Amino acid sequence: MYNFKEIEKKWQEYWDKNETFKAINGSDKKPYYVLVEFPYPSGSGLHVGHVRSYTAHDAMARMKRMKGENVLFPMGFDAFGAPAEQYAIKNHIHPSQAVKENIKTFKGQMKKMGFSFDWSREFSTTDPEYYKWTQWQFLQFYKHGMAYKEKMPVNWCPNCKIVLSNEDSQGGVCERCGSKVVQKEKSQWMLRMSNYAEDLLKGLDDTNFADKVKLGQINWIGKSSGVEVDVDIVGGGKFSIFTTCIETIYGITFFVIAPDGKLIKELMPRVENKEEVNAYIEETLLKSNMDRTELNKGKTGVLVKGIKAINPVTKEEVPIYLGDFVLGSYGTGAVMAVPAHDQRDYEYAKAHNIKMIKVIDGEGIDLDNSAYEKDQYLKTDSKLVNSDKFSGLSVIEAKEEITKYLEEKGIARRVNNYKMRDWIFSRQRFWGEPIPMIYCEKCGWVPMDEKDLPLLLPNVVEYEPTDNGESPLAKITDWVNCKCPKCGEDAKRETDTMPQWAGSSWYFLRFMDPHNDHEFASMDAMKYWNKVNWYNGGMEHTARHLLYARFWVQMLYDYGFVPNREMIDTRVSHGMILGPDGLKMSKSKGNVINPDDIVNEYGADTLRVYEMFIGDYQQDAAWNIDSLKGCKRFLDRIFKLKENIIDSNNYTDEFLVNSTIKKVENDILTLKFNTAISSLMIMVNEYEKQKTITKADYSILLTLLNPFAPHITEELNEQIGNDPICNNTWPTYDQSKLVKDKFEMVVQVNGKVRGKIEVSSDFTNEEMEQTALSLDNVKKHIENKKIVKIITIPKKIVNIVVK
RNA sequence: GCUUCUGUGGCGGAACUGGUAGACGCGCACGACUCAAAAUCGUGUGGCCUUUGGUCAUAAGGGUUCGAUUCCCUUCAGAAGCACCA
Repeated sequence: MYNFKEIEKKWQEYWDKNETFKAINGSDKKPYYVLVEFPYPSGSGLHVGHVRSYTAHDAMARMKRMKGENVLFPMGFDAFGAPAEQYAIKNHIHPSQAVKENIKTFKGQMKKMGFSFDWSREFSTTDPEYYKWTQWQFLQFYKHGMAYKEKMPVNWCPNCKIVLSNEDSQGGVCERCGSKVVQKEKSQWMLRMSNYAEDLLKGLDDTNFADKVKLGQINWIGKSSGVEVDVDIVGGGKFSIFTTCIETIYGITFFVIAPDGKLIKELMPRVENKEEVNAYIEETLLKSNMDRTELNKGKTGVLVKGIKAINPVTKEEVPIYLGDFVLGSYGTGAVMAVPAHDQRDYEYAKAHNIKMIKVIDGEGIDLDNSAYEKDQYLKTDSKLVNSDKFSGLSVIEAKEEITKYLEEKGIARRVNNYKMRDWIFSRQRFWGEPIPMIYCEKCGWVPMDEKDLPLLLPNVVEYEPTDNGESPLAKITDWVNCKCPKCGEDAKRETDTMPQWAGSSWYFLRFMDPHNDHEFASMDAMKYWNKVNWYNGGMEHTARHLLYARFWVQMLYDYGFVPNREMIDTRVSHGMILGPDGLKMSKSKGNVINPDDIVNEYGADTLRVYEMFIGDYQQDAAWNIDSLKGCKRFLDRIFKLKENIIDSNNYTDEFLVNSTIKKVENDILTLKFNTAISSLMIMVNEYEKQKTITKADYSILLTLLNPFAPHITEELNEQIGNDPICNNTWPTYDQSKLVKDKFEMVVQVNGKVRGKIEVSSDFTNEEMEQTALSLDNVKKHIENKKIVKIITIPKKIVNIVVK
């Protein structure tokens, strides 16, 4: 119908030439920062899912600009990481080359979509000018004691000889070769994220994240409050356990300690069955996390012979077991086991023939089949039994009294534990930011001098990982060998690189001041933009990326480098675009839709409108080509509507115009793009029915549609002789025009609709009731019945209740 | 197992703080234009019935209410995240 190719190209060039979307630091206009997660520039190009979230926020950015705000809507690329590395290994192309090409493709596709990004701020996390500051920030963290190196069990593929992330070892199988993944100890850089658990929890109050996003973060942090109790070992020594159910302490019949924890190593000299115990430890370490959690829920373990612990309250001697359900990395790595009141302990006790002691009495106890657990006994007013002087107390009272008692004895303290661990910050890969640390035999780990940054990635020729799992960087000796910055002696560089999450943890700050070469972003610039007002990304990133980014910012804040403790205000997430078959798009399923094909055949505006109209933005939606054609038809009809224009500056329908302005504006700000489009369709339907449309009507229609379909609207707007929409202001609606002088009154009898009639908006309740009662069909339904009462909602409804 | 979300015509989805269920779009049917088709335009479109009306319908069942897609309880189904976290 219309030549979208020509029109779209024309306006894209116009915007480029006029720098229409440039955000100005320090402008007097109100700053507004809209951010959509920058993509990983994969070889397969832009995905229709990208188009959805970019269009949505492009619409928001365009409207905000028209409303006179200084909008920062930036775009960049997160290009470090495994896929580029894999690609390099396969094709023997340096990842920097592949990344360069992929970015070019992505950028070209984005431009063809007409997104109003401020391209003058573009960067990639792989740019030395950018990762210089990622490294610099790491050094600040190190200097504040937040980075440390420690031996950690990691996922290890014995075949590929490579360390895998949890994501790459799903199902306990190596993603690359399919071998079974095992646990291996490796020395890793760590960031003390657990120190910030409480701050990250509290900080949520200063944000406007969507509830489900906040919840995701809260769950991930996983705070639990309990008591840490010291336990004496028969014959000397002691260890601690963590519990949230101190009220059951009199019911302890054994302790379980983690096979991968430190405690068993300390106890080892006194263990009588060393062989058996060592064998079990080996076995546990060989199992991947997967085995330990999903496949093997059976309660395996061995008795540690020769060592007994003393129940801190009853002084009874109880056995110690090793069990892999106890994790070395959580709490103290040791638990008290109360089989009568904890299902997991119960199963373990059954499997190993350990006795149980009931210490809480209540209804419906059935210890032959299951434990009487916390969630059951807390609901009822169960009382303690077999608990010495605490017997007879309620569970709530006992919790407090026992804690106090143990505190006074000096053998317990109240503690909070968090599921969230410290962040494993090193990867044995070469396509990442080099960690700017140097190891010197004499001085230990020494940070690089800040003035020597960036530490550039050397030109790697051999991409394959080394046999011992070190990064390929380790093989580049002239890069590895260096002088110790402290003593000047020979030293070696760290060859691990940072994880992919590093660069994305602060990129939103760099967008505020992207070309700064003496700091990562100036305080002035950050104070001007203040916060990211809107941040959009996938739900899959709410736990990790968002938490890492907040942690990173909170550290920077504590060292005085950023103005706010939370730099992201509102976080929203989009639903996925699924394939036409309703399944997640993937090459293997062959259900991938390439946005380029759609743009070529239907134009960018149609694709944009379609993806906004497809359904609730925050919900998943399946691709439907027919529905897309409907959107094309909609744009064609608007194009055709131009033939009906009559030269007038008046609106034919004030109510329609004003209510649509209000609707579109509110809907964009609340992410209800689908209903914004539908209200515009209603408008078009109306004007088509009227056979004529005034120039004023048409101009408003084009302006309101512009955020969604910027090219065709600019073109038509120009053709009718107006100034470009992007230079205009967003229309304001007149509240007084939203009041109608008539409304359709609905009359119900006993809640069922029995009549509708158009009446004046000025009607009083009495007038409404009288009118209602006069309707024939209503009379029929109240005949011979007694009117009990009449409920009248002004300007809406009258409900007559009869008996 | 835990947490969260979702469940509305043939389909995608509307319905503001409880107030006309099915907006808008797709599909379908019929009609116009055409030699014909496509495109376009017009009309209709939840089921059933005795069809200017009635009745049943928002996963199923119950409750609160004059009135429930919306609030509460129970059950079922699907999705996502976490997963032996003491």
